[in-house]
Amino acid sequence: MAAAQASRVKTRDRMVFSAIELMRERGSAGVTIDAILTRSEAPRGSVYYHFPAGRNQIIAEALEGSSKAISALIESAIADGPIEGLRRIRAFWAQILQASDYQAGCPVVAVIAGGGEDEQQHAQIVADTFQVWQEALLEALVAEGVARVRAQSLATMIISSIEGAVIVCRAERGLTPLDSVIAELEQLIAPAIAQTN
Amino acid sequence: MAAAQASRVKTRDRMVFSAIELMRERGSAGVTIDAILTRSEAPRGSVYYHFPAGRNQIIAEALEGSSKAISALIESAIADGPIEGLRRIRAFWAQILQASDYQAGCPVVAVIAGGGEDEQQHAQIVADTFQVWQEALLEALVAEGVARVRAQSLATMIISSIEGAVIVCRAERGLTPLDSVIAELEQLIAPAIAQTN
DNA sequence: GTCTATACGAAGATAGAC
DNA sequence: GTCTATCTTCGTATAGAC
Repeated sequence: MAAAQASRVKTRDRMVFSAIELMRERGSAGVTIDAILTRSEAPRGSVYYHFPAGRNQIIAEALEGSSKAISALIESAIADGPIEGLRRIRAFWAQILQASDYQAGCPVVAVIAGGGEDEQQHAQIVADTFQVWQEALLEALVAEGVARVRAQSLATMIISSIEGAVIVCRAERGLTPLDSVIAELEQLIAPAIAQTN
Repeated sequence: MAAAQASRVKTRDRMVFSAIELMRERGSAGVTIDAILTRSEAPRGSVYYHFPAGRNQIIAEALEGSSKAISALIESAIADGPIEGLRRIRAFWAQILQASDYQAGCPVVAVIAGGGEDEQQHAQIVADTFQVWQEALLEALVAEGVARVRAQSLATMIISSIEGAVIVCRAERGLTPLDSVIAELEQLIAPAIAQTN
């Protein structure tokens, strides 16, 4: 993990990146300043220099960063249609789960489920993020001829089931739940597309 | 919330119950002894009297308690078949989400997503819990004539998508995601049953 | 069964030197 | 840009009285 961060990367960026990793692994409550410093090998003095608003600012930037990164992944994944997109999204999560030995999940989910102060503080970012993801999937489905109302419902199903599967995968320490969900999603989406073509 | 706990209920039980509520709302990291005492209106001196192993023991009991409670709900809900079961499960989550103003989620998910110490310590309980839930759904589907392999996959899909939907509902502060997921699940399950009857 | 006092460590944040 | 105190608050846990 830490090795993935070349030392030439700026301290500030390394800190945000570490915060994202910690969020995935320990939930937002586990993102302490000390942990960020240890992992990013950043100097203590950098904290309030780079992030005047302290921990809260780091959490916000980590959340926004991962939100955008995953949005980009989804956009890119569905470029060749929703079914192909599912496979690419599966590969993305499978990689994260395996590489972390099933310790890491979705940072956005971590903020909601982690609850507490952080959830309140950053509720808007989280809400917007899910909206963006669903919107992207919705358009991909509409492009395949699925009626807008159904596409909306399907997009929600895709996001919810995959996020849920990532959690169950962590618990069971295996990829089977994710694979089952992807397979079932294909069962659901294929006829919805075929119906209209 | 606190009003739901009649004062005649034993201190020990009130404490565990409060721990479950806190887990739902703030994640496992948010379940501090102080918070439990405040919410349960239990005396400080009761902590290590009732729970010699301290916080860790309270977390474990809260987790086991909610695990069993939700297992019981699932068992009861699917008694009249999986489709009717889905509606009952929907009602259960809708109630929790609305009553808490979308602050509360699934305590079991909270432990995984919350990560950190608690996740490691109680990983086994969490893993077993999902197994039990899936097993119950699996049998309900098999009883309707669904092939075992498919039923397994469907059961995983049901658990994952509902757990995911609860998270998205919290983020969006509305029940729409849950309703969409239930509707899509019916689309998925109905043909699987019909196919074999 | 319950209360007070206290020890101890972790975490966020600020001030001032280099 | 970074470092070293230092302050404060909070959280867990223990000891001993009632």
